[in-house]
Amino acid sequence: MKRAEEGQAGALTMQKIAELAGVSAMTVSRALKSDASISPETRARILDIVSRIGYVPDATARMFASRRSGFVAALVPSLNNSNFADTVRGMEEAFGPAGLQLLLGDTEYSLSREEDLISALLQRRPEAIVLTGGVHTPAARQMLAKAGIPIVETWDLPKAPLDHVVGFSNEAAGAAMVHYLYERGRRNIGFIGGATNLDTRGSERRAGYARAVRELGLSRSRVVTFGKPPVTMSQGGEALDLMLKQWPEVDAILCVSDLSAFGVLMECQRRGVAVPQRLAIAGFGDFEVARCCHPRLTTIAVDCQGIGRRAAEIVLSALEAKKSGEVLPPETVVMPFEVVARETV
Amino acid sequence: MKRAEEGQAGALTMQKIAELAGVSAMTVSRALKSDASISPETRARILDIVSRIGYVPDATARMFASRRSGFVAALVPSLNNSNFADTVRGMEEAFGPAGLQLLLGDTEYSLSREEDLISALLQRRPEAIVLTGGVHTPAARQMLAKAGIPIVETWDLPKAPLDHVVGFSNEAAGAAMVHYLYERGRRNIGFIGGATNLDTRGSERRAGYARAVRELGLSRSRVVTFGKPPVTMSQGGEALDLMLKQWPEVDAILCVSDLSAFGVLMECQRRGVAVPQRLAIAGFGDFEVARCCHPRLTTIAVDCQGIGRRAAEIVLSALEAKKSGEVLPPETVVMPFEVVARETV
DNA sequence: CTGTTAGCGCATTCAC
DNA sequence: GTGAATGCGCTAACAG
Repeated sequence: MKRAEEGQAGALTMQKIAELAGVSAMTVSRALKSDASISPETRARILDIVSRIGYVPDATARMFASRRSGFVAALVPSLNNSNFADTVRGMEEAFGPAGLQLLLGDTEYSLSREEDLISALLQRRPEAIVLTGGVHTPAARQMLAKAGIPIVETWDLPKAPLDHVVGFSNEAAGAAMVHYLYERGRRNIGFIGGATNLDTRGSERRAGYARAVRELGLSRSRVVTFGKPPVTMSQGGEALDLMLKQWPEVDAILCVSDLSAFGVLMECQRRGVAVPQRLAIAGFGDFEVARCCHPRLTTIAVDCQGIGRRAAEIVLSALEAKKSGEVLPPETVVMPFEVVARETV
Repeated sequence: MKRAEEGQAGALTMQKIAELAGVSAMTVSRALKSDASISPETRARILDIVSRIGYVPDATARMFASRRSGFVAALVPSLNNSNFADTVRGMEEAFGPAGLQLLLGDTEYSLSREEDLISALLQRRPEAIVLTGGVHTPAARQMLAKAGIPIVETWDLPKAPLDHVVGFSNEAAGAAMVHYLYERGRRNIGFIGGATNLDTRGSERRAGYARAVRELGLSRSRVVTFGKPPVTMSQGGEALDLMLKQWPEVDAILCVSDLSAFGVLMECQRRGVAVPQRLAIAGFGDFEVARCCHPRLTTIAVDCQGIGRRAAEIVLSALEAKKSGEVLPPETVVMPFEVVARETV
């Protein structure tokens, strides 16, 4: 009850506030909850003391006592990517008002790092977890299954979802862009992507490219793989060099991302390759650079923030269901994507 | 119908593991700590059980009992910004191995939102807090002072630092670029920045511009403020329009960020304004787009990741000092910046 | 090396 | 509307 502490914030507890206010600690606890039954006068008096002496309640103790962490874990391949950053923002906007704190992890496009992060984050007892993509290590899948919390996989449509899904078919998106290029008269279509399969969404876009090329009866597929994700602008430029050396006849290039597409475009300008006359370029993601560059980049737009928002909404309703002992049946939300016709095709 | 009781990792406690292993809970606790004194055989036996039944220790309980949260809070103006994302990565690389989890907050360039976030994050009892910039609300300063934890302000050199600082003078950087433009023969130099003072680092760059223009005896300053931060590429293009209308004689433009500089560059290409012959363009931040665009953008480079790494190192040594009851004296690390001469000047 | 005791600061549950 | 008792899962401190 008495402690030999100095005036640090850490030394302040509800008990001290209670003593100052002449009430019990329980009453202070109620004063700090918005929906507790307490007389307005008592609450006002307590809140006044709290703000005057700068008491900050201890969330660690709260979550320990209430067995609710108030955390949601979210894993993204890269924080430094406009698309995923938008998805994170979408989640934050939905979780913040609900009093949930996002615990962010950056997998750096590595499944083993994802596994490590899942293991570390699960120790924080998140109430739900949001993942990017539908491919995970067996160990990760097992941990997630044992965790017994709502899971949302995003940015993809996994064949065997762990639980909920908010995504779209990257394969279909890749194919759609090839069809668009074909409609615009292109017949020698190439693809530029990463050199590894770490970016599973990128690999699916490439698979969609390959399928569409087959379906359309185009003579051959021209794939340049270059650089390890996250793909950079400069890598696009270098990949263009390889592409033109190997398949000089190429008249359209589909890139795994707007970033590499932009790199291709800039390299074309340096070399004097006319875009789109001699070479059409298409990207993916509708990054700001795609809307702003000259000529403007044809690309595929996805509602990144919407993915985050929908994922958060599913988490919130799953958590709501859990309160009454129910389990929300796995839900899959298919987000639309759209070919955005601009000037590079 | 699966009910809450199964599949719950939370149902497992150290006590259960202890019973299975025929030891006390304390011994299990020691087996899970790397530096505890415990016989190798006992540890091996316990770890085997732990991994077989998939027990995940409860970090919430651990931090509650040990009075160490394992959290470091970090606030950035925007996650969707390569520069700050790099700083975050620098911190993560240093904190991860030290067993510290980063709690990220996005202030969206708003001081009041920063205040809210500080208040929310302080509830999690972070062991230290890393801020961006040196301007904070009075309430925020008070909370931080009361928190009694190491504080690092980054990306700036505050006049009245709260504690530690890892930054550079944005004012000097702005001035340095004006001097560079002057050396290259430009005399009608303009500045494009945000319309608000929310981006305090941007405001300082503008102040540096104004000072340099005065020092060099240039006739007038030409400042276009446009858009609210985070500044976008497109805003750069729109600002160029305003600039050329108001001061058609302008022969060089310094932009608050590479992003707006890129927007200016692209707009020049659309209008047929020759860069750098008719108009020189300089940015700030050395974003990837600056290195990759055509012509390549002259800019100011800062070691963003290094800022994060140094901030983390200071936090780690402050925490180390705290163990022995000491307080690390406030330290200010001045990071270098560099004018990167490229093709737009 | 291992066990025992005693909480950490709060919320839950029940009294009143 | 308010208070008292109780314990969440773990670790610090000490004992053996």
